[in-house]
Amino acid sequence: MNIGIASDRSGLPPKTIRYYEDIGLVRPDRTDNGYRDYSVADIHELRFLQRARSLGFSVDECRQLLSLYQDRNRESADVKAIAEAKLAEIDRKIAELASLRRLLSHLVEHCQGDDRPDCPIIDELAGERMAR
Amino acid sequence: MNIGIASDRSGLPPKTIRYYEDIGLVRPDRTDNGYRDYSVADIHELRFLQRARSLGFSVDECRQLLSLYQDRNRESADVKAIAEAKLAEIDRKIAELASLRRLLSHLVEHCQGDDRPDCPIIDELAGERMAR
DNA sequence: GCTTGACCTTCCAGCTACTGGAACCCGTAG
DNA sequence: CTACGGGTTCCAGTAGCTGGAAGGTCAAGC
Repeated sequence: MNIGIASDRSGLPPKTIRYYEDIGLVRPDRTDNGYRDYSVADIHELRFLQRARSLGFSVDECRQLLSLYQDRNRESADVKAIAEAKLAEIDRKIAELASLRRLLSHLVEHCQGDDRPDCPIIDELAGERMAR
Repeated sequence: MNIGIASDRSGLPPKTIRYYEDIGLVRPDRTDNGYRDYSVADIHELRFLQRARSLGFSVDECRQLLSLYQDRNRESADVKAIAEAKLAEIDRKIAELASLRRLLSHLVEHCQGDDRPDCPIIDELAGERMAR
């Protein structure tokens, strides 16, 4: 299968698929004319990568997950550990964004948003505490 | 003031301060020996940038906010618009992470995490729907 | 046989926002 | 005089692609 088909079936752009090959994730055969030739197993791996990436795993985590995927003797505990670490990371990010959100929405609420220059958002950024 | 002092007072690493100069955000004077020489106003701008960045504004948004900060005739509506756009973006990110979290925690809950190879997380990534 | 167009190839550059490191200069204290 | 803690520039690297240029391949249509 050519890369275009692999792209259609995996949901990854051709550029990304070539990139994944560059960094050693998926290594397809080559036909005589030099075109990449994807097997059904390759497509499965590409789909696997697509799903793992969209679940927020880094490329390096995907590399680990992929090798666990290929390992018939893997221990599910290994997979679970990676997923749990990622879960904790997601929680951290959500908490950070939520606190950001609180701060920013507080500022926005107190800004008139009119044609005058007075602006509590700028004041806060400038370091002048908001009068409440 | 030398860059080290500017760094202490703004909370930004020297490297970052030089970078901000490279991209045209803060332009300090130079002393005879070629050292950067920061005025009190420069420090205020650096602090402003530090706060805006930590609130999640991109460098480009910071550039806009900074020029509004410097503009005595700004309209607070302009600032509010930028802040509201950022707020909407934060909301989008939170929603995305929350949905990711749901999916991933569902998978983690169903994984035994033992020494056997069966793993619903891998199965899901491989595209086999979870039996529930 | 020739052209057109859609495909494929490689390689180089750019994106965000820094960060690390090398090689070198400046100023002061011992 | 030398050491040391500043400062300077410039180059390269990080993550994960993405865009674009220059060129090879293949099937269809005339």
